Amino acid sequence: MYIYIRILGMSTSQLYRGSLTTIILKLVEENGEMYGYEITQRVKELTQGDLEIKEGALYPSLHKMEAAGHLTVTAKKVDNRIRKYYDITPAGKEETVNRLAELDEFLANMQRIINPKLSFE
Amino acid sequence: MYIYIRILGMSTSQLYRGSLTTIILKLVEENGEMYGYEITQRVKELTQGDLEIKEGALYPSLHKMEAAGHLTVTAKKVDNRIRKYYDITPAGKEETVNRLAELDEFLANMQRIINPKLSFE
DNA sequence: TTGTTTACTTAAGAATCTTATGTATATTTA
DNA sequence: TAAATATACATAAGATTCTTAAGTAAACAA
Repeated sequence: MYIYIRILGMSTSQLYRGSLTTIILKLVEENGEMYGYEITQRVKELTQGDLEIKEGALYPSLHKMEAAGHLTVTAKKVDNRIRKYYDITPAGKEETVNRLAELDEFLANMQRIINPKLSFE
Repeated sequence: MYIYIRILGMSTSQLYRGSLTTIILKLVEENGEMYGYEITQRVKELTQGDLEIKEGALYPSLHKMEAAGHLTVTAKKVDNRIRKYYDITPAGKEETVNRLAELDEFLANMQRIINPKLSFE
C-alpha cells in the first residue's frame, strides 16, 4: 500500500511549462554524460527539493531531443541494470545557446511587465 | 487580401506558457480597470513588441479569472462600441501576491539550475 | 518478505496556448 | 468613397507540454 504525501513547498506552478528542455540541455552541456534519473535528482538537489521533474515529462522529452539530434544516447549496464546516458551534440550546444537566450529574454520581459521601474537598462 | 509577415524578434518561446495569468493580475492590480485589448497593447509596449498576447489566450483567461472571483467585469459603451473593463477583487489581490511569489521562486530555481555559481544567497 | 529506491517506458487526460474564424464598429488610406 | 486597417470582443479546433497513472524490472533496506 502506498500513501503519497504532498510535500509542502514543492512547486505546482505552471511557470515551469516550457522550461524542461532548457534545463536538460544546460545540465547535460555542463556536466557531460547524464542519465535520466540522475537529471531528476540533480534538479531536486539544486532547487532544494522545490522542483521535481516527473518521469512522464522527462523521458519523452529526452527521446524527442535525441530525435532532434540535440542529444546522443548510449545504453550502459550498471549493477545489472540498464542506464541510458545522454550527451550533447554540436547542434545541441547551439540549441542550448538559443534556449538560454530565450530564457534571458523571457526574464527581461517579465521584469519589464512586473517591475517596470527597474527596466530602463 | 492579407499578407502576414512574421516580425523578426517576436517571441515564439514556450516559456511564456503559464505566465499569462500573472501578467494580467499584475497589470490590472497596478493600473486599475483595464479592458482586454488595452492589456495586449500595454504588454506589447512594455516588451517593445517582443510579447504579443493572443486574443485566443487572453479572452478565455479573463473569463476564467472572473469566474474564479479574481476579477470583476463591467461593460461600457465607448465610441458606440462595447468595452469590457476588468478590475481586481480582494481575492484577486491575494492571488496576485501568490502568483508573484511563485514567479520569484521560479526565477530563483532557474538561476540555481542555469547559473549555480551565483546561487549561494 | 515487504517496501523503497533506482531506472526506464508509455498511454490517457489536463492545462495552456496558437491558429483560425466570426461579428461589429471606427478610422485611415488609396 | 471604397478598401484596408485598427479597435474590441468571442470561441472552436488543434498543438504542445505537462501530470497522473500504470507497467516492467532489478537492487537494497527494514
